[in-house]
Formats: sequence, structure tokens, C-alpha cells
Amino acid sequence: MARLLKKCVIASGISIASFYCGIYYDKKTTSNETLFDKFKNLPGLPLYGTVSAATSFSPVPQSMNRTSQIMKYGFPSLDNVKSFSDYVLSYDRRTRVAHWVFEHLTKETVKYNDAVDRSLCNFMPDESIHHFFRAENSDYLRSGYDRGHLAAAGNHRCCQKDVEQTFYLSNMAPQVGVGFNRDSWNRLEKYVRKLTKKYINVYCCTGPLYLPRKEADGKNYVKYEVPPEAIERAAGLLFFDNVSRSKMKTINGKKS
DNA sequence: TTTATTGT
Repeated sequence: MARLLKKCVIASGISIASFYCGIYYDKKTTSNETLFDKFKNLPGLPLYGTVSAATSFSPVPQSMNRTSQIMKYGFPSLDNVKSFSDYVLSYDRRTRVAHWVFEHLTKETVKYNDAVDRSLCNFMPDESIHHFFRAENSDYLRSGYDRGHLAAAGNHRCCQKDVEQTFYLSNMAPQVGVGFNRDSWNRLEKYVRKLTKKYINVYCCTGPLYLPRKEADGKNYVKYEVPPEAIERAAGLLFFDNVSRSKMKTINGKKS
């Protein structure tokens, strides 16, 4: 992680940190009321604003259960939350880059499917976002930066629709290509997928950090081995806020 | 068993 961040900071001024925030598995069955249930009836929270509302004629959008699974342990923040078929995103209009994306990975969901063809996917603007704030392909063209996935395409290869939905530009951040997005970051993504061999449930939250950060002594710092709280403070987000820290450490789905 | 750009 250290090198990834540093490279990105130096090269682009934007550091992208996969704040892989934890693996949590609750052995009990799902409680009747999830956090999602509490939010779903609140006005003005566009949980289904992107795709499902337009594609489903069911009174209950099909992605509802999936969204509640992904967000089972809480939202890091609630700014412009958008739900896709297999990941959830909070969008930052000022930067045209997400605040965070949230994924729930299991051995089954990351399973490689030969029938899925990534080369058929196109990077596409997210039309659900007002044109003032929408990232366009022209923003990236000849910029020198890759359109780097936050929710990785390789995490959503179970069906074509899911992988296609990772190609919205709302799921991209400008990333240095050679050495970072195509190398170290790619290795990190593979590592996260590999965690599903060891843990039943892997919750992955990814987003950009804009570093370095000025600390109390007035100097700018980029630090790497840091506790989760440092990421929360730098990102302005809270991870698994409704889960006690001790429970998160001791209860997980580690496979024997 | 992946991640991408550019130019056509």
C-alpha cells in the first residue's frame, strides 16, 4: 500500500487508497431489519437512482436484496448514494469521483465465468448524474491517466450485466497506468479476491484519498501503515460504524 | 483466468 499511495501522490496529486476495511461475518442468520430497511423509506435518498429503477417493473427493485447485503453493516456516508446490480457507490459531485464504493465479495460472486467478456464493455458516462457533475470520457482522453476502476471489473465476472455496470465513469478514478493501476493496484485487486478463499464474506470499500494532509505541526504528511481510524479521518467516512470493534476482530467467517 | 490507452 505504501508504494501505491506514494506513486500516485507524486505522479498525479491524487492518491487512491483501497481502504480495504475489514472482513466481517456474522454467524447468526440475518436479522429481520437491516440498516437498509431503516433507510429505504427515507425521502430523498436515491438508492436506486441509477439503473434498477429504470429496468425493473417490480414494486420492489430486484437489486434491493443485494443492496441490503452489500450495505448490511452500514453506509460510510450518505452523499449521493447510488445502487448498482452488484456494488453501491457514493458520488462526489465536486471531484466527479466517488467518495466510496462498497462491494460484498464471496467465493461465488467472484467466480470466473468464461461467458463473460470484458472486451465487450465500454467506459460510459453515468447518465443518472447531472451533466454539470458527470465525468465524461473526454475528461480522461489524452490526460495521461487511466480510467481506473474502484469496484474492480474482475470482482463482477459472474454475469455480463454486472461487469458492464462497473464501467460507468462514476466508478472510475484517474490513476497512473503503468506501475500503478495496471500493476500494483491490479495485484491488490487479485489479493482481495483471493481473500474469499479464506473468508466467507469479504466487504470491500474503495475510494480516493486526497493527500498529503496537513497535520497539527503545519507540515504535510502522507503516512501508510495506519490504523483504520486514520483512514476514516482522512476520508471523512466511518466504516462499520454500527459494529463494535471487538466484535469485528473476533467474529469473522474465516474458513477452517 | 487482469489492468488499461491510442488511433483507426
